[in-house]
Amino acid sequence: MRRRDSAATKQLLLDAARRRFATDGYAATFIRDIATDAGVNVALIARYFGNKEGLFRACLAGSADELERSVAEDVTLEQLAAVMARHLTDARNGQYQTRIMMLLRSSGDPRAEEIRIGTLHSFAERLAALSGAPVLDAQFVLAATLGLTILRSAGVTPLADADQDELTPRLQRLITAML
Amino acid sequence: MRRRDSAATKQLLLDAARRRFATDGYAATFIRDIATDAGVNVALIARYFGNKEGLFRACLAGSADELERSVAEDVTLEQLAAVMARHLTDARNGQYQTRIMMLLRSSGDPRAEEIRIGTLHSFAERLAALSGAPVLDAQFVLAATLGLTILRSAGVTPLADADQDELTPRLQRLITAML
DNA sequence: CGGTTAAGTCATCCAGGGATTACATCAGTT
DNA sequence: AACTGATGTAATCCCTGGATGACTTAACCG
Repeated sequence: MRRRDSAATKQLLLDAARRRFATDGYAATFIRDIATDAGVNVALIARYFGNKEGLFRACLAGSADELERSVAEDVTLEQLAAVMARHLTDARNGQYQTRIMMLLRSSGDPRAEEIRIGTLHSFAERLAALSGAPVLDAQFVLAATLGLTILRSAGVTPLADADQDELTPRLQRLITAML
Repeated sequence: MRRRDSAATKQLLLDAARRRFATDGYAATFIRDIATDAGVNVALIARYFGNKEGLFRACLAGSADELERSVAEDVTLEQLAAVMARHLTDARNGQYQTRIMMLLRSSGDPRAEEIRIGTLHSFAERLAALSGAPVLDAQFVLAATLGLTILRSAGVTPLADADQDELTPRLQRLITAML
């Protein structure tokens, strides 16, 4: 039997689930696969998260928190392009891309939907506050970020192969124009 | 029994399917719902499109064609912002938004994936050709478009409520900065 | 140690939904 | 009118995958 450590097990499940949900979407990911990825028994999903939906919500909430924190570490408008480029290209298993993709995945559950939309909102507001620009303008920058993440994760070249040095100046141009 | 007109029936199925696929994604849409929406018997999906996957491919291919044509009608770089804003706000049942969302939906089928990626590529290349800018730059504009469509279809305000007059100048700024 | 509880496992159930098939009906042909 | 092929309908199959609950084992504590 497995070594017993509920906290670690939960984390394994969350990590595996996020990867699956982010890449395949809610309906197309199966809890058995998540459990297998995590090296854990399926029934533990029920124990720790109630059901598939609960696991999804937990993943989403975690992703939302983490992303919000990543902008909360007071970034200046000048650094913004570089920070965004770093997150887009972040190599460590694409943590940020996974988190962002989670924000774009819907499970149909209203509670999860609230988190999604709320987080997207709050992001744009943060950008707006940072720059003094209207929220609508900030949402253009947010839109671009989401689109870039999607295109990269879809493997659309040359974007998918672009590194930080190529992305930063372009993001800079975008931000300067919009904010 | 229904009036017999295979072409019309196919079209009804395609329209209904595209709406469902675009809003719910591949795995979360059920062919029974599509058939009900179309006012058609489920088994006709098998008859006309082989299976669910075939129906999806047909929807995707149609959407891709239509979108490519919509840019092929030689738009000038000056008109681009206005055209994009028109498509984003297009009222007639959100045809364009539906088409664009189809491009972002994956069924897991490699053949469909090829169409998706190919279309995304070709779009960026067209933009690049139109402006003389590098493809990478054009992909930023494409990314923004995709992101805007997603945020609007998710109902993220104020973007979701913005009209053509608000979108056009902002798109203009974006395009000028990137292309 | 033995008991208690939390952590993990196993077997099974059951609904949902994609696919298939046999059948019915219509339209055009001779 | 009977024949034929295309179109539409109804019923059913059957597998997948989420959920459940009884059981087993590990850890901790007196």
